[in-house]
Amino acid sequence: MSDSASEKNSVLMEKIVSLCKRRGFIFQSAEIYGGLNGCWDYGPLGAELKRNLKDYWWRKNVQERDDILGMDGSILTHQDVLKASGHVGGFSDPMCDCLLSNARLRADQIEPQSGTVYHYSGASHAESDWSVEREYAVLIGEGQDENKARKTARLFFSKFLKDKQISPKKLELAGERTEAVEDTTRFNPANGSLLTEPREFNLMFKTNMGASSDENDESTVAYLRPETAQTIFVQFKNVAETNRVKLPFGIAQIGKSFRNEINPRNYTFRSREFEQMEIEFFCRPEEGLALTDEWLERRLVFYEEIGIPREHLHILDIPDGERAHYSKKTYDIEYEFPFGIQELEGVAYRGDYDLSKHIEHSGKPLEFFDDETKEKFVPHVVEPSAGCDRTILAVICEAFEEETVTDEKGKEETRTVMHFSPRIAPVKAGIFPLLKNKPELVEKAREIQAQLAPFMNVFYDEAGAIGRRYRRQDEIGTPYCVTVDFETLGESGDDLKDTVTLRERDSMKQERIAIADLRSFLLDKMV
RNA sequence: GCGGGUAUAGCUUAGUGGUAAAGCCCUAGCCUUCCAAGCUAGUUAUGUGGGUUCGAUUCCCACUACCCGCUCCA
Repeated sequence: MSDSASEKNSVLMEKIVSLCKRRGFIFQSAEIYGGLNGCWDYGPLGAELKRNLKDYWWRKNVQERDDILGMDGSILTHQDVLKASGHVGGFSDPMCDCLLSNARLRADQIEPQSGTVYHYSGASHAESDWSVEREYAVLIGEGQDENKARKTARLFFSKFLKDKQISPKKLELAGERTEAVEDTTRFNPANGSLLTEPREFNLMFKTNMGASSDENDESTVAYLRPETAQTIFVQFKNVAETNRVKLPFGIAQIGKSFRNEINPRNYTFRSREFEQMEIEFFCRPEEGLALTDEWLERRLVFYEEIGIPREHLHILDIPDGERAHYSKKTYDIEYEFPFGIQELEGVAYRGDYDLSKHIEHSGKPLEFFDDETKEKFVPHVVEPSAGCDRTILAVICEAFEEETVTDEKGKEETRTVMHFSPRIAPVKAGIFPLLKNKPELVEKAREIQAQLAPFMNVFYDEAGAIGRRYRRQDEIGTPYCVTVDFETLGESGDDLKDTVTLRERDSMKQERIAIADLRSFLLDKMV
């Protein structure tokens, strides 16, 4: 991406963020107290939008299918569940920082090195009467010049100089001693500098349960779930046994998960609290790979249905070696955000890894008995796991447009439009009387509002000129506006009596429609 | 976590070591027969905490948050 394109995209992102705040889609969490890093709140319109997305996903994946069942698991999670899944031991990265360059490295990914370690206890500068005492060390590989160690050490100690004019070369090193080491991972392979002690960053939020809980009592430890998936695996047996299921079948869940991200970024994209929409689709081992491809295709259709065209999505077929060790196939579905191409959803074939782990740790039989073949086995699972908040952000980015329109007088102006699909638009229709000081118009408009309100979210507005009201709805992505005018009242004859102006958002075209047909017309657009 | 930047009203921006300005938005009223019209009135801001100072929104320090680049993303 060129600098100018990158700048343009960050301006675009700022406009989107600003609109989201101005119109009440998304607010910063605890804003009046300075904000909470990596947390966001949905305002009135954002809450509607998100609810519509979740409802549509649930309807398509649970209610319209007879082979997927829903559930809603607890967020607080038994520590043994996450020990079994590997999250307690493995859901953390030991990190260390280079003392010289401040580069951050994964401690477990450093190649072991051998050579001579040059230790130092400090440095001084005689002319300015300056000195520092601090342990430091540099690793010199075999055959390398030992003066490189001194040069690196001077560079390190020079970071503590107040007077930046003093050259590192003028520093006097103290306490040099050497030591031969083998296979150490304590030094930065790039420059030989000593690293900080590895620190664990477990990405899970840990808490203690019970009224008399004691922080140090290991038995009271519980976690906020880092993914919704584990609650599904843990309830696999209960769901399967209470529902007369046949393979393949799925269990779906929408819910909050929590990860203590080191570095939340990009608006709501990487948040510490986020919502997932996940399906664990259980199948016979031989069906797994084909079902993974099927799910990928089905999920792409879903994104198209909520207004994200396929050409703005990227499918990443995660190659061997980069997938989780238990996965035989993983696709990432990515979207072209203004800040870069980023993942919305992963479709992963996880084999029998999760159920097997829970069988092993709980000692409970979670095998599936197939009545037809009389076989007993651990089902394999395909997991389409979508980020709800990420999808909302993608939908918002995709919908946003600043359109240049020319009015009758030839004057150009900017129309801000959110092109939300009617399926997920927060407001389905604006209901307006043409003029607010004509009681007959107001009364009729209120009647229409009352007729539609039980079926969909509509918004009544009588303030300001009609054009302004249309534009206000454009900006929040309302697909249709209904205007009660004098024809509605029968002033232009009986033909137009009880019809209204229906104005479509994207084309700004107007047509007349009978009040009696409004409800079915609008509902049809939302299926 | 590192480096750089930013923080004034709901939004976008002025400005100042001594009463903080404007446009848009919003609210109320008047007016208005289809795409942000007009008139009148009105609400709302210097992120938080310290320091320097008679006095700080302005200068300094710390913190918090956001943005950009690294890093990370099981």
